[in-house]
Amino acid sequence: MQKKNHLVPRKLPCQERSRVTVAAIYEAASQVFTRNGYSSTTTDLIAERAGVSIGTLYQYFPSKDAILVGLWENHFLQARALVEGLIREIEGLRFVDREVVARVIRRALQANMEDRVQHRLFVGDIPWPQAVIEKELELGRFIKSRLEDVFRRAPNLRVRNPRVAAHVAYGSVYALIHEYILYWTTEVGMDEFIREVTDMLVRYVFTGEERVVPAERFEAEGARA
Amino acid sequence: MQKKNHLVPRKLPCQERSRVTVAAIYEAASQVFTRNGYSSTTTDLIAERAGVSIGTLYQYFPSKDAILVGLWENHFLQARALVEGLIREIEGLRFVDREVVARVIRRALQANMEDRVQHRLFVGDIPWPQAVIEKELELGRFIKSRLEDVFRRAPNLRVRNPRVAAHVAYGSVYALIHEYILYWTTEVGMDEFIREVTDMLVRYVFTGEERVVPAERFEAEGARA
Amino acid sequence: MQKKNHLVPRKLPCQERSRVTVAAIYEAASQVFTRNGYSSTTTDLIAERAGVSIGTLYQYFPSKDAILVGLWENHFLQARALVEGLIREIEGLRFVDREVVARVIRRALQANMEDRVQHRLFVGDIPWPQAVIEKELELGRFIKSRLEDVFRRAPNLRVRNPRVAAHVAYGSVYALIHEYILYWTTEVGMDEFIREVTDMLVRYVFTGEERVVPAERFEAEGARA
Amino acid sequence: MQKKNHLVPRKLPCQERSRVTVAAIYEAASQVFTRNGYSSTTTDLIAERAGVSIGTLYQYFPSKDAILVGLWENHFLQARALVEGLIREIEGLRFVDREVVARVIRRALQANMEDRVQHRLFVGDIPWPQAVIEKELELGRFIKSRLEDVFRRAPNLRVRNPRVAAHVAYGSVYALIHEYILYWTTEVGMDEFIREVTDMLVRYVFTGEERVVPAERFEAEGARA
DNA sequence: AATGAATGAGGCTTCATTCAT
DNA sequence: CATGAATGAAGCCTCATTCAT
Repeated sequence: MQKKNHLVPRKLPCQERSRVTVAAIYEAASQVFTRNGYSSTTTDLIAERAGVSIGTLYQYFPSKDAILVGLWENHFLQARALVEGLIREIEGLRFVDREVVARVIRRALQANMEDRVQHRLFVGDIPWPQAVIEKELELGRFIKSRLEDVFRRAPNLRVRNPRVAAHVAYGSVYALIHEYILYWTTEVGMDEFIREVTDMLVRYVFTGEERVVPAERFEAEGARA
Repeated sequence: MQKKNHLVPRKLPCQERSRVTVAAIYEAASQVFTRNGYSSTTTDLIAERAGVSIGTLYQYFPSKDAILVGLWENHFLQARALVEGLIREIEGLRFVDREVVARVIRRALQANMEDRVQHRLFVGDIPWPQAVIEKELELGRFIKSRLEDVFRRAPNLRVRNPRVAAHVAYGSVYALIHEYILYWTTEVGMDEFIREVTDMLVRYVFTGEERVVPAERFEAEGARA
Repeated sequence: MQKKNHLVPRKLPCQERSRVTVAAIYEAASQVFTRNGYSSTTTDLIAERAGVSIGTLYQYFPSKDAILVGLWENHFLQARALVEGLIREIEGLRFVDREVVARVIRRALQANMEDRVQHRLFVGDIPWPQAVIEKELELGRFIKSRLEDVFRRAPNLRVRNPRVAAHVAYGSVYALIHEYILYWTTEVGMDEFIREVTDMLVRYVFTGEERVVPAERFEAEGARA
Repeated sequence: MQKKNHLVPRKLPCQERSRVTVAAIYEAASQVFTRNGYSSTTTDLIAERAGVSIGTLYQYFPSKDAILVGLWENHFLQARALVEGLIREIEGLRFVDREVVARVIRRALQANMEDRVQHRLFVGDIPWPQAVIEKELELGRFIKSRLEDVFRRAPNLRVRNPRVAAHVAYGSVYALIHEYILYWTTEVGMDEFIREVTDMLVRYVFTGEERVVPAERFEAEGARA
């Protein structure tokens, strides 16, 4: 077993100096985790890269896992913020067309490239703490359920089964973005990539008009008509 | 580095008894690797699960890595056989239509479900031996280049850039199949899943007619018309 | 083969505490190596004898071999210092007579008794790192070539072949000293031992006068005569 | 602890075939022991070299040590036979002079070269079974006591202390022979080597006449004189 | 707070030996 | 008798973590 609180950062850095230290540790950790994988990374190496002693590292993090969890927490917060921002934005629109889809994909891609550190990390054989897995799955479920809503309520889509389509749409885009960042960056231009993914997605879900009207607005406008 | 022959099986089992032993080790290894991930799996655990002593395990495998490589070799051979079979089959057809695509996806899905053991395994942060990485990438490249050929030569497709489209098409289907096997099996029926993926792919690459005529035949038939 | 730096001490102790630790490890190692031989000595045993944990041992030495090499390095340095001291001393003399020979043997004996630890150690079937072997041979060659010089240039010696005689003289004295220290200490008094070895050596190389005049001085004095 | 009879060959080979097998094992063992040292030699390797299975090896030898002991036993028997032969021969002589000494040294050298295999083996860090050590020491003591006798009873020698002189004489010759065989063979011719060693020994123990008359004869002849 | 020396459980691997065939 | 598969104790070494300074 593990002691309690083995996964949350040990103390909040309240002085300026400490905050710098913690940041350095996170930075170092994400570098070496990314380069070597989680299990091949030693805490000594992280400390060294961060320019602090191993003792100092353990003042802020109660375990190696805690560093990973902290890193992941950041990732999760950012990801959720992004998703929520995008959703809010879309809901403000009159309709969703090709351009909107392309924009969303571009935003997701950019966000993921910014902390490209996370990619190798949140994939793989690390025996994650269950709590982390739960949250990760929850994020996915959240996004997929929002997608499903859209698919279900927009009348001019041609998906057969909104739930499955949400899985498929989210799953492919998610995977393609990661693949792109990890392996294709040098071979394929970003604009080209986005255009193709957009093509795929749009052709998959849109009817010929290539435009989606969300349910509420559809009803509102339909009533008017 | 490592002594030579640290990755190839140490001795070929020549008695019947030992062939059983080796099989048991592979079976046990794929189970525990799958469940715990590579680095959290100990050789002791593999041996125990296989019902043999640790010494016996090391009579056939010179290292923990070698077991993984052996497992991977199987996977690679099967995967390549599958791909080559499918390609040969397709090349024998007069044209590729929705049904053909669906059939191919189903075959790939089934093949991957049969050794579902491989999934968690061949993804992740394991520091793979370089040779293995190369072969894995090669397999991917092989498949993608075949796809690209199809995209490039079939005139009635609407992909903008055959190379990118090959990446995108292969990448999504590959990822979706793995996601499905790992996470969605209980939620989503197989037929439904295949139908959706087929929809996505067909709408992505086909023109309205939803049928692809390979270049050679197209020319041949086109000439007749 | 082996990773680089598998033979050199891993980190230099920079606190006082750790210098003590390293010394304790060396001391313990030389005791148990001496008592049990190299291959029968476990690193656990060394650590226990040194009163430190196995982890501590490996903070300073990257491998079992490295401990041995470190021990040997000390031995080598001391031995060379001794030899060079003796040579310098002899070269300052007007001539070499029985007393000088006896004194040299006594000094060599004493030096070897001080770190008697080394005796069992630097004999035997340990598969030494090649570098170590080279240096050990080099030390021997160095001493023998100095001896050969003396034999060759001193005119009033009666050795037939200076090179062979150097081998023989050095070889016997070296072996006798080790034998004495290892096995005869309790049976044979030190003075008696030295007297006999001196007898042997002197009678072997000196003419009746039992005195050797080095070439330069001989010529110088001979010229005067 | 060890089971009883862990050191003696398990069964006497009574059939012709078995005798061949045992001989092959001894031959293989002495080769690999010599090349790699005792502790780096595995029983598997011995068996392989001998062309038999490991199971067969253990039918004739109850342990790895037992092989070594068996090998050593041969060595011991040969050595003692040699010594006794030489002694008997010397005792038949009227006196011992330079030629006799040279002849003895040559015989010892040749005998040791014949099974040069033994050299690396019977030196070193092997944790020998106590019984073996005892017998080895006994052989040395036996030879030395015979030498001491000679030194004590021959009146025309000039050794100060016969016991110490026996140690010194035997110790140097023994060591020189081994050194020669192991390291000097290519550099120094055998005849030259023998001449020098003889020089050393003769000058050490003989008076000017370079001839020793054994006590009995001395008395006998002295009485006559 | 920071440092880095110390800890020790536990992982991978070897190899002498046994035993079923 | 021969074979070689199986055994498991024990060795070397790593690395997450603690603690004295």
